[in-house]
Amino acid sequence: MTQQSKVVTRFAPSPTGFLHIGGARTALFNWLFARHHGGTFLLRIEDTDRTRSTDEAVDAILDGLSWLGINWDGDPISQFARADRHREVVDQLLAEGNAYRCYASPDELTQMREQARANGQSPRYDGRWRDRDPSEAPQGVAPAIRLKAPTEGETIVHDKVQGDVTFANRDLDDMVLLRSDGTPTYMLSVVVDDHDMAITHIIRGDDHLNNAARQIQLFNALDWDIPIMAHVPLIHGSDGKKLSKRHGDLGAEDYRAMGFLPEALINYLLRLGWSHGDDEIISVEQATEWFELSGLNKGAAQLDLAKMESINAHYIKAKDDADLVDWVVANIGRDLTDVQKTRIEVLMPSLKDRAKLLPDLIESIGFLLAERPIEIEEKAGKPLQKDGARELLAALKPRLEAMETWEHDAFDPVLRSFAEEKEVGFGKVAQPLRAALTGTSNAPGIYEVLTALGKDEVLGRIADQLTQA
RNA sequence: GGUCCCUUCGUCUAUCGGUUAGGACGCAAGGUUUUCAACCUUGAAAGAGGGGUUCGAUUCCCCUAGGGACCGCCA
Repeated sequence: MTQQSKVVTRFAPSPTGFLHIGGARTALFNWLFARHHGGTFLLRIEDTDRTRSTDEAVDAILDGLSWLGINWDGDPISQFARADRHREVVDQLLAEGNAYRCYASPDELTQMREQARANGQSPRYDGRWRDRDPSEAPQGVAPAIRLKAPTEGETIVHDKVQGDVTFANRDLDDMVLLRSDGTPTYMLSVVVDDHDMAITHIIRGDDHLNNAARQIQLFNALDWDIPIMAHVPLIHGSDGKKLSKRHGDLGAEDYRAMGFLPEALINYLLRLGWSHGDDEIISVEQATEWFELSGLNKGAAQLDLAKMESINAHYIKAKDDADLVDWVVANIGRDLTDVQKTRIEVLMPSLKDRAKLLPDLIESIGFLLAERPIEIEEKAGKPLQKDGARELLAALKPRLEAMETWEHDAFDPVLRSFAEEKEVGFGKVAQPLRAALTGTSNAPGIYEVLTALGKDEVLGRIADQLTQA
């Protein structure tokens, strides 16, 4: 590539499913790198496998990226739509003698592989049609086109993450460029597209590291500039093994459904395999400013849900109350009255303080929406069973009733003086009150509860407990 | 089987030859407290093993072990 050319990166998923967590991270790195350098981030849908590619998958991937805030430049490019261009390149290769027709049958090929394996060699095509005269071609057999790759010397992948990785050319066989039905293979398409799209930096999973060598051979055969490559280690599951469904290999949509905020997922994914000193909480703005390939790690990283949740908790705390209230209203699964919505708003500052995942928000307002008389959980109701607890509540009720301003800061003096007067600890008053009002052991502070429920509801819930005694 | 890659606390990581090997999550203890949390303090916790190179190795090299990727007319 030219020294001064603008950075162009790409994310190239095959649309056979959702946006995997690993794909999301690859996309993130490409996006961040392009943005950092003021370059362009392109999307290419590798849909050449017609039987496995679906429009639904394309939508799922695009939606996933959008949700994460990873925006691409221009329209996504369909690789399949470029098949003619790919074939054109093969014609050129053929004309220049850098590719040849191979008439080996599938049976022949499998036999060849088995043979090589039995001999303790790498299963590879032996190049039997490489130098044969075209006149020897069997009748009525459509040939595949293979690259006439160098057989001697070595191919070096100058990788920004892995360093220089050397492959002996004799270990690399002549790959198929065009299938016998005339369709281009992935190896061909990637190289042609990356060149045509003027990609300057290829950042992808290191499962492609081996492919990189072959692709470089193709770039060389075409006399094209080789993009700078960075092969990022794959993510491993929480069990240390290859990423699996059971251990975290979910789609962006799944994490969204679990209650993760996109900014939290981005932050987590960024730190998984990349670092900037001791920084843990990193905004997208900072990430864009800081992202360099040199910060990438060489080893594979394991997914850790607990850490992911902890980061999510951080971002929930940082989120606007109004946004969170909107989320609750949209996801609670029932219609809310205006009064209820107001109460949720009042409570939100303390609710978000203790939430790890978005649904925690809903769980912790159960008491708020409960109908009188509310159900008291056994464990949470204990303070009410204690001697004198109900009497205290009964005595407290008129004090609350007499309050003129019903707001957060007004409760403390009332409750404190009441406790002092009765010569009991503050807890003796607050605990049964909490039990009567919430019926659960997982609820915000007592002042928040009082404020959120409102005077009438509070007095009513206290009354319910008194009559039950 | 062949080729290639990787290896610091349980996990994510810092360190770019000289550090009491640091931070974060999680864990434990304590504090705060009206519950659960949150929050604060403290603690336990690591250089896979073996050889070199060097005055000095977590850091550089080699071997071993363990993990992983790829080996299709899939992508």
